[in-house]
Amino acid sequence: MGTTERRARARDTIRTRILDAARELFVRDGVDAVTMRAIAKQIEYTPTTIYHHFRDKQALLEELCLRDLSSLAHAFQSIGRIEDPVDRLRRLGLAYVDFAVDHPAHYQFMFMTTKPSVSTATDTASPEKNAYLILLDAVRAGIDAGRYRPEFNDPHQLAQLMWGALHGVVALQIVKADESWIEWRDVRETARAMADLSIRGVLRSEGQ
Amino acid sequence: MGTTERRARARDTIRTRILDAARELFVRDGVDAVTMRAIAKQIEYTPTTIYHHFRDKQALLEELCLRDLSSLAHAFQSIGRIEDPVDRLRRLGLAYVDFAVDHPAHYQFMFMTTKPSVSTATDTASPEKNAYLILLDAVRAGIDAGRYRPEFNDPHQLAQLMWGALHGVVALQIVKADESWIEWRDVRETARAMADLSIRGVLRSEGQ
DNA sequence: CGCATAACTTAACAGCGTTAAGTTATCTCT
DNA sequence: AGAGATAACTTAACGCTGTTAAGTTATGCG
Repeated sequence: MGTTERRARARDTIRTRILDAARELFVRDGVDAVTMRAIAKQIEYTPTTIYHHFRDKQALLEELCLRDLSSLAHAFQSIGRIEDPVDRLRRLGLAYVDFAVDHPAHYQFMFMTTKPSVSTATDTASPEKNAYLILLDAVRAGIDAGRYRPEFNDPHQLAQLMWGALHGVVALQIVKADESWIEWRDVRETARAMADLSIRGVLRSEGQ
Repeated sequence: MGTTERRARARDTIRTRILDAARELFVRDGVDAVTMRAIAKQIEYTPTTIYHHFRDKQALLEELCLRDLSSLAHAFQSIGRIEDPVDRLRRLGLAYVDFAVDHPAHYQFMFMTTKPSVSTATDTASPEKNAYLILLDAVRAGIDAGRYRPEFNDPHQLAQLMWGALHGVVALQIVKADESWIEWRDVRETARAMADLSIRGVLRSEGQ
């Protein structure tokens, strides 16, 4: 009578505490600073405890990112409803960059490191996949509306082009920001310029 | 005499053997498979020996990449002499992509991982820096020749845009190639499309 | 009250990069 | 030729990592 519920609630609490501790290390000191022992120390448990709540470190960080990805997911959901497919594409790109700049550690873990193995499992609805599908939809709508040059008729290639263009700007920044021999320009500005120029590059010329 | 020379030669030999062993692990099993112990085992020495020839693992891998970077450096040198600045820029991009696709482990180590700390040292002539300067030159020449839209008048930003665009395509591929829910297109083709579209995106319209 | 089960800890394993100290061989110099 | 320096290499360890088997403690239930 309610005791199992309370237990479940307690379980959720400690789960959340673990995630919060991990997040703090994650965003403060970067992805490499997140060690099982450091998390454990912060919440005053032994490292082993964490393994009673998460399969392993990878699973922990994946769930952490999954939760924090909701901001991006929401943005994508609402932007995905914009009528004009080209404007929609552009706005998706800008939201993507915003997420990367605001959550560099999350971004690095999700988009710049190789996952240990493809989880064979057919987990159909990861937010990553979902975001890609929203991007794909926008691209496809633009193609169908005849907005792009005829050589860009493959939605997947075009989606990967747009994704790649913006990923490149933010990824380079995250990794090479403190190499002072590069006169870095503001990431957001560069990314905006990238969004504009890459869309213009695929757009059918204005004079039809 | 000449014994010191012979010594130096022997020293170079073992150095090279270490680098070769590291390279084999590097390209065969990826950057994470390169451990000091694995290298040592392969050349039948103790791990400690490696430390008599290289300051640490980072230095070893840096020298390895530096040596193997010569192919890219040569390509950049000769392409850098192409007269037409826009064509030059395009060809630089394609050579860059070729290197990344042919040496993914090298690329990953050099452009997708954070170096432990900026080496404060003013080592003026790293090939990376040199390649960036060649890129910068090409971009600047194009700007000076009035080939690009007036809003792209900052050589650094434009260079970072071009670099980022191509980096994004290859980096995404390296990290996410085996995520099967993405219908990946051929990297080289996508990269070529990227080079074309991004150049078109910054080019002054044809009709002046 | 007795027992199952969940929560948590202790102690360890195997692997990593790295280093202090010790050994062995080689070359140099008187 | 013998003494001593020096370079090359090894042994053994330190501290760190992720992870796990086994043991302990507390909690809820019949």
